[in-house]
Amino acid sequence: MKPGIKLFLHDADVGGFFGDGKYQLLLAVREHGSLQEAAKSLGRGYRKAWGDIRKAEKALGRKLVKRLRGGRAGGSSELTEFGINLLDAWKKYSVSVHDGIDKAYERYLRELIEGGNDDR
Amino acid sequence: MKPGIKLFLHDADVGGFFGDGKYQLLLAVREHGSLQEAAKSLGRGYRKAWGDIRKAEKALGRKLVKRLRGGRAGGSSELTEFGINLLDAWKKYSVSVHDGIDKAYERYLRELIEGGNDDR
DNA sequence: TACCGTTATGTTTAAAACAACATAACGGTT
DNA sequence: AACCGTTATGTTGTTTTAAACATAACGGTA
Repeated sequence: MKPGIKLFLHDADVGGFFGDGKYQLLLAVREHGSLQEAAKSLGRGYRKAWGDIRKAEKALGRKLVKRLRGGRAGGSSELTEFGINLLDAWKKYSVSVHDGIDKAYERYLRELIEGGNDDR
Repeated sequence: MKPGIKLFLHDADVGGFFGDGKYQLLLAVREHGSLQEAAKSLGRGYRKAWGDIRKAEKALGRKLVKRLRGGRAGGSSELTEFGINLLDAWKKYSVSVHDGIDKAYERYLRELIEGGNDDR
């Protein structure tokens, strides 16, 4: 029994478009230098990963990844400056929020949910 | 462009089982005295509402609603003491968390996302 | 110029979440 | 005992979401 949470950036038109999933994906892109490899390393399909990033970029109005195709290696992907900054900011944001969640759970819910045994 | 969030109680087996949706539903039950009316007032189907509450009760191991059937009115539903307490606690929890979310967004994301215009 | 691995998309299938329909059980009231 | 409106479930259909499949475009390199 734990407090769960889904954090994401949200837009009225497109709905949620950036959350922990995309964060992990961008991390993997930064590490592997290609979207193909990044998706594979996370056990996701390339098609979905590509679409997700595209959607996020569209909603943000800015590029997250510089993508090149062709060349010896076939192509590559690397984060834009904005992508890198977003990664860093999201991490701080996420940690801060999760910390707040845990404290609030402790303060308002834990005793009632885990402690009490009325209406059993 | 806004920070979105989905808050819920989570169990490894059953997944998320209590969130804002169920909170609203319990509020409506308290107000109307019947699950049928509660569901209708929220524009949801009775079937789903009933299943949701059942699922939450199972995961929590405690009853949220006292349900009676038969009788002149056909039956009725009212919150248990635990249900009432959960309603109250969840509200405080939710407010606290949302407040934290907004502050964290302001601190870590707002400027980057709404202000910056690089990689446009 | 042929090759290779990656990006870029459309399409098709499968799975999961949700809504809709249908019916039985119940039990005070009349 | 018949009635009524609500609880209690099973079942079926629909919509949404994610996975899988298939293929073209690209462009350095050999």
